[in-house]
Amino acid sequence: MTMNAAGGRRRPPTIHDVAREAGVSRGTVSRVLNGGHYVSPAAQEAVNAAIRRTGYVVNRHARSLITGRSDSIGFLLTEPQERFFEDPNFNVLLRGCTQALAAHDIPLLLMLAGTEDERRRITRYITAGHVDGVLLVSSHSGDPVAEQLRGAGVPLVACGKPIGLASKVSYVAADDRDGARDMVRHLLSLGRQRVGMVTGPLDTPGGVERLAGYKEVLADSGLEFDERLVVSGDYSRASGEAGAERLLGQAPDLDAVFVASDLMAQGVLAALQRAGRRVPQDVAVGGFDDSPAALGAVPELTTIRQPWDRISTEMVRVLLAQIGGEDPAAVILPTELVKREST
Amino acid sequence: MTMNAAGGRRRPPTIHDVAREAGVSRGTVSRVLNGGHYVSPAAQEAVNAAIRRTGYVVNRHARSLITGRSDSIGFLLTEPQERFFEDPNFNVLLRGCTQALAAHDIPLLLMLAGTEDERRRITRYITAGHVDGVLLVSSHSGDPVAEQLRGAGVPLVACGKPIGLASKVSYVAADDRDGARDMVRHLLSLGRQRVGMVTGPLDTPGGVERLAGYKEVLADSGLEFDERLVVSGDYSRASGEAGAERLLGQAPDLDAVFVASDLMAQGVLAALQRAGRRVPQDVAVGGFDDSPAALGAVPELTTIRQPWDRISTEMVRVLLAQIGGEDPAAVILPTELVKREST
DNA sequence: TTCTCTACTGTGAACGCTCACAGAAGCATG
DNA sequence: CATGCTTCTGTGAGCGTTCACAGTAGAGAA
Repeated sequence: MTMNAAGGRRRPPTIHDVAREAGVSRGTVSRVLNGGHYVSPAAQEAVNAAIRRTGYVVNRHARSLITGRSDSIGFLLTEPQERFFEDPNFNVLLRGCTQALAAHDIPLLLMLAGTEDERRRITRYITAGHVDGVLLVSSHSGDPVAEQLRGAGVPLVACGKPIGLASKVSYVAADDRDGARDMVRHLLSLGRQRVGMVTGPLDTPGGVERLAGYKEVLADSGLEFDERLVVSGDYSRASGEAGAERLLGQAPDLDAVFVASDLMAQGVLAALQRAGRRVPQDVAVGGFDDSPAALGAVPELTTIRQPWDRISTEMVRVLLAQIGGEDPAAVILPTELVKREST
Repeated sequence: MTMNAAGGRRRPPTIHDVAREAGVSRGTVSRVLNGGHYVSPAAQEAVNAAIRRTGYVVNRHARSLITGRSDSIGFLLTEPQERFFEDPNFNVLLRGCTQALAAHDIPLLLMLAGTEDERRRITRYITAGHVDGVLLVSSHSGDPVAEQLRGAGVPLVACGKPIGLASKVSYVAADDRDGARDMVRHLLSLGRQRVGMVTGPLDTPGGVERLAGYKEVLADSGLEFDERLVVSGDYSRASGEAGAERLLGQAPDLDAVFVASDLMAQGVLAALQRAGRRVPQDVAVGGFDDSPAALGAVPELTTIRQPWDRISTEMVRVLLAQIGGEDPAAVILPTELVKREST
């Protein structure tokens, strides 16, 4: 490390300087920088030493100019901002993705499309080729953005299965149906007879699948499906609270509730408590996600863990593969039942 | 808009194509692109039409290569990941900053430095000149990152006053002390006599200032400062809960609590409720931040609003000014008392 | 007329990198 | 010895911009 890093804002060393310092040509330095194939060990060594001595860092713009890649990817969230503010799942995912990308030395551009205007602006930005690919988080199906980007040939990986899309879109998702089954089986195993459910929005795959899992287990257990036991929410805490109130009105005899997200489950807990029902003694409550919200709840929520770390690393892996020319792929990851105080 | 945008992945039009299409030179197109000074109205028009017809978008890498600017900025969060997961304030700020930057067509790179390793990696990335400036969020003082970046000459704006820094660092902050004063005055105006406080960490400016405001108002009102009425937390919900428990033990006669953050206030509410104290009848609770957590609380929190929109737009404004060569600046914004159910 | 000044325009030269190609060296094979 | 193959290296070109500079044209002043 020489002075120029700490000192004033001198012109940073270029590949040229490194080449001169190492006594080789630009080409050789470039080869070392890009994997080191077809480079003799001696040259390899000399270049690395020169890089260390000069404090050289590659100029990404010059590289991008010629490769045509930007070596950066976008994290696109097309949800209303209230959801982004409320749901810590986004933060977990965001953190996971930045970390996974950091391992490849790829920066993450945050793109929040809360309004129609922003959506347009961002779509233009992406299709202009300013990012190599996009990690998409958008729970609702029929989201035009995925279709649009796919149509423009932009590599894309969605978090959760995007439904109703013409073109093939990669996605990584937890096994929603299986997770739901686990939770409902767990509630039944506690001896509960009247298990209610607050579903997610039914135009999202998560909403549909988790409800399907609930129904399956009821059927398998020989229990009649009672539609008074099912209400639907929109993943927000407030909708969980409202849902629980409706549920208590329609089916006051319920002794358990499976809630399709931890955030809604927080709302359910609040409503139950206000109605004088003790959790878990009177009513057992199971959530879904294992988001930070599950631990923040009182009592702590029993929930279905979505493997967020693996989801984010897989999203990044699939996206990079696709940028590398591979075909779109779907990855389904297993969930896990986490027992806590609420059941 | 011609076919090439919708169709396959053709080579995108360059400034050259636009120039030919408009019947002018590259230089003229470039001038139009960069503000349009010294360009005749006719040429201006022709170029704009050509841009529209060809669907041209500037190649940012080519531009950056020559200007030396990256035209992107980093949003750096040096907090442990638990805090990022728990506190929606970060999301609000993040959203505000992306929006403010979008107005300048500048992308935001998200940098989460939870660990020491990441911190090093990110610092290297930034000092390598890959971003033009940094929006820093780091509550704790003595954070070495600010000093390091400042030393490397990187334009920097902190959210909240960074204390104990040798070099001058720009910052934007709410008027913590004044906000605290407002809240305590409000509590006293309700007739409360024994007002407790859960402070933030006392090595953060927010922690110190809000406590100072509390003390000031007590003194002004002729009330004795009672150290049993004050405990400190770390802004987390759990620390609020623990703080309230300690407070109830030390000073069971308290009839109000001023809590230095909404998240901690949520914890305080939970602890009070468990102890059988009604809010606001028995104990009034005031928060700070007006984060989304304030509305999620039961009962809804009376709090001091930090003007997050203005904070983020000011941070961006000050940062861009600094990139443009201006000196570091400090901006203090007024807070506002928001009355809700908890007082 | 001639000169100067202003408003505008075109042109070459970078910026720092990668890529394709050409060539050199070493070694085995015919 | 020539030939081919593999491994390694250097070189020129070019990626798409902006910038500095050298113009040109027209208006006004001397």
